[in-house]
Amino acid sequence: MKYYSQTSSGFKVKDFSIKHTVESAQPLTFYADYDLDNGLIEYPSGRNFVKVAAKAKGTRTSVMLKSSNMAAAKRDFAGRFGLKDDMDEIYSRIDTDSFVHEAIERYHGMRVTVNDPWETTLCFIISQYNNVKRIRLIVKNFVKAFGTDIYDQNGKVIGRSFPTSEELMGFGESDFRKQGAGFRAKYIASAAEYCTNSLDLYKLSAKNYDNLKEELMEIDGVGDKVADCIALMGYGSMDAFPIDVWVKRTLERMYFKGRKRTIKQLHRFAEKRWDGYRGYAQQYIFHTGRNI
DNA sequence: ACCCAGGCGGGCG
DNA sequence: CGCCCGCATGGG
Repeated sequence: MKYYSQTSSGFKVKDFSIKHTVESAQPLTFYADYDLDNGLIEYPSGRNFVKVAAKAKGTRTSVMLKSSNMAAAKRDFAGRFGLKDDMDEIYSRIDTDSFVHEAIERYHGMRVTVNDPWETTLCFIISQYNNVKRIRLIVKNFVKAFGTDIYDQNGKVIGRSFPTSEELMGFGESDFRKQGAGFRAKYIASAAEYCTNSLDLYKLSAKNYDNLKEELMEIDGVGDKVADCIALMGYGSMDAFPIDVWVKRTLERMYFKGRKRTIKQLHRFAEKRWDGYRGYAQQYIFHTGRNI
């Protein structure tokens, strides 16, 4: 085992709020082991572990990273938190009405995160018919039970990896139930096998949204909504517009006078209205809807 | 106690 | 295609 010493590196980002981003419940991987009030977050990235200390100053955030592999940590952080996204452009494109406008002001700097595809798949299989608090708890349990330790240069444990699909194949449905997965345990067992032996998630691309979604829906436990979540938060496909109970309710309330609409009708509505950056629109709607 | 949560698969008409 | 059901579990 080769150990690397941890180094630190700092930088500033415009129009970036790590607080809104993490609180918006999209990187479910931040399994509650963070201290957001003090801007402290830490998470595994493969076999690397990234510690983040962030300070907000107006619409700017200064970020300090600490990791054993700084190059990988910077790459991962920038990728995960959508730091390349042109927020001026995005805001101007999704700012179609007063509701979205206020959401943008309220959660200024919230990014759409792009996480590891398998990690996203597992998190959102767990998310179905569940609430955010419990999802994070179950994900945390999975990391603790099925992940592996990550060490610093002195052999001291600094964190734990997110379990790969292959690693999960060493366990079964009953093990997943013990970690709180409930009826989703059978989906997880099936998905772990499928994503290890039949579908290489790392060869899929966000370029063709329809094809990506079709492939993802072949996974047991992944339907229309979860596939959209994976497409958006695992691949960064801005064509995806996941409609969960919150988004559905909020759209009906804000755009249809509270009248019920089908998921299909809402998809059609969003497709035209926020074409190009649907994923971003969805995240602002979701986060606002949960906090009205 | 009752209701709900970032839904899905399966069965039915 | 649409509709309806069961599903595990913990928190409000």
